[in-house]
Amino acid sequence: MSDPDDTTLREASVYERIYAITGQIPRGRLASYGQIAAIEGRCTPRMVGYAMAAVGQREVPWQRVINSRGTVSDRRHGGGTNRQRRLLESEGVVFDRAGRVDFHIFGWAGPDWEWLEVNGFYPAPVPGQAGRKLT
DNA sequence: CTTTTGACGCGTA
DNA sequence: CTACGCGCCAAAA
Repeated sequence: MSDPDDTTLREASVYERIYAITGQIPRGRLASYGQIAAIEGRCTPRMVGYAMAAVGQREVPWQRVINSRGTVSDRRHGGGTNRQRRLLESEGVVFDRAGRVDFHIFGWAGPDWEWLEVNGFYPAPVPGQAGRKLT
């Protein structure tokens, strides 16, 4: 039942939906795998990790997705984590001595209301900002 | 069709 | 704080 007038990403593949959401993260802000998954609505945080590992040459700001502990996740096959951290630091993200970032400062509040509505997604809570009042 | 391949999160000890 | 265990599953080959 695919409606040709449906311009949302409802019928898109899970990975494409994940990439679309990730593409909304602004420079210098961060989202967790779980946060993206919650917005996507039907996948698990782990799926988001799988999708990030498969971005390839797509123009997606994959570096802005980190784990819920606020650290850059390790790869199965060596390096890459260091490159991710450098990319983030070049966007202004600050890591503490333990290599962690503060979601209260750099956390992304999620796509704006209209984007979610137009693309057929649903709002989701933000790590470290649960109950944060919307302004 | 089957097999392989991975950048998570949370609870518990 | 660390170290497990365990559920999670779409894509590409």
